[in-house]
Amino acid sequence: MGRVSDARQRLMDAVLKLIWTGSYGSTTIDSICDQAGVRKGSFYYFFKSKADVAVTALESDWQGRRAQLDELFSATVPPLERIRQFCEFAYRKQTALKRECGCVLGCPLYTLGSEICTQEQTLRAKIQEILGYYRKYVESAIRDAHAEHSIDAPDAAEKARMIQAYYEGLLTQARIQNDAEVLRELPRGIFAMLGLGQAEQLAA
Amino acid sequence: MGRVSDARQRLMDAVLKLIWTGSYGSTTIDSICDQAGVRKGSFYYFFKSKADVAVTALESDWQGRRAQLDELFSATVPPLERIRQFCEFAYRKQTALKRECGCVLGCPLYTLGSEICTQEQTLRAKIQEILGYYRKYVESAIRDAHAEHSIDAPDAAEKARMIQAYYEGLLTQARIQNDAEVLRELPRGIFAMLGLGQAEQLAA
DNA sequence: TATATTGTTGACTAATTAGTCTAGTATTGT
DNA sequence: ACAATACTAGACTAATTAGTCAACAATATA
Repeated sequence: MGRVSDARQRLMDAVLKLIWTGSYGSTTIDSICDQAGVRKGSFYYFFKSKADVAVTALESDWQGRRAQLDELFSATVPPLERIRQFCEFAYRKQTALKRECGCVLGCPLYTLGSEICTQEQTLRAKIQEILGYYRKYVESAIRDAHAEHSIDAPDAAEKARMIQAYYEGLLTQARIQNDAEVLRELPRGIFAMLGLGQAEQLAA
Repeated sequence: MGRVSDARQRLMDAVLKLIWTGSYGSTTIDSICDQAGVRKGSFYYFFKSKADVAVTALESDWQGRRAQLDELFSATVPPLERIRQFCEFAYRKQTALKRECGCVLGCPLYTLGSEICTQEQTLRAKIQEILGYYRKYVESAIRDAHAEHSIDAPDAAEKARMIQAYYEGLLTQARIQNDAEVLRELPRGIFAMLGLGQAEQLAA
């Protein structure tokens, strides 16, 4: 019973957009309200702080992406192909962003995590949690690739950490340079880390 | 002639420290002044804004590090050994930071660049410039390694970009997790990207 | 339809922030 | 010594910010 509204969702969308296109520090509660078309009183009706809305929005956003990632990393897809498609997906996404809003924005989790990690512990914990989920997809793909002898990678967890670091580093590079073309080398770099040379990459 | 003071330098030290231990957004001009023990009037005597002091400080800090990097990447050191020492250096530095101030702080250029790149163009340009210098050291080491047939890397520039992305990504990971041990895998990851397997890495 | 409940509004306070300005102090070269 | 210069102090304004509150509006359900 009672009134219904999507203001809560609009505030969550707004905070993620502002953080991503700008930064956590440059995102004020007033700017979140403006972006969402919601008054401040309503903001504090739903959330108790900027950190609160950010954590909630990250979690909600992550839940909304799971299905897509489950599909991308489906066990029915050959393991190395999963990774290739993921690279392709990242490239397309950043290219689209550049076209639509003029900026390559990189990975919001990494950008935000790096900005606030010494100051906002609950946010940091949520970001680490979600980054961990992403890593799991890669780790399992590597394990499968190793099992079918496409690569030699007995320690899938370590390889997954390496690949994530490279992936996130390159996305950040793309953001700083505002250039999505940087991401073209993503599959080559990843497959090099997996011990596949140029020739083997072409064969795959 | 006239009065002399090191307030300008203290302000530059302060802004870098605050940005590194916190973030650009959380660093206010008042906090810079407090940290430096300088009044606001003096701040505006030397600098015209936060972005101004940050750019100046980055440039000055970079100049102060050149000699050290020239030594680390000296042509008299075997090329792959240069890279190994650089990894070692990064690990030591972050470990020391963790011990001294409780936090793994990662790379200030990447953290800051990622935070402000959509908002502060002069800062972004300076950061990109300095990141480019770092990349040159790696690129030249790779070229030398290729020349002496330690590795097969005809495109040294691309390999250097890959390595930098991985390096910076891993440092950011270490910052977010507040754990320097993450950096232990740095040499392994880099040498994997250079096409050296486990066995060849041990041999080198 | 009554009403409990959910959500909205905007004015309000208090704190923080960037940036200015004037009057001053210390020091160096002459 | 004495000026010209380099730097400092700190009070001030105006804008922005986070956060509160009480009165109000819409609606689902009994």
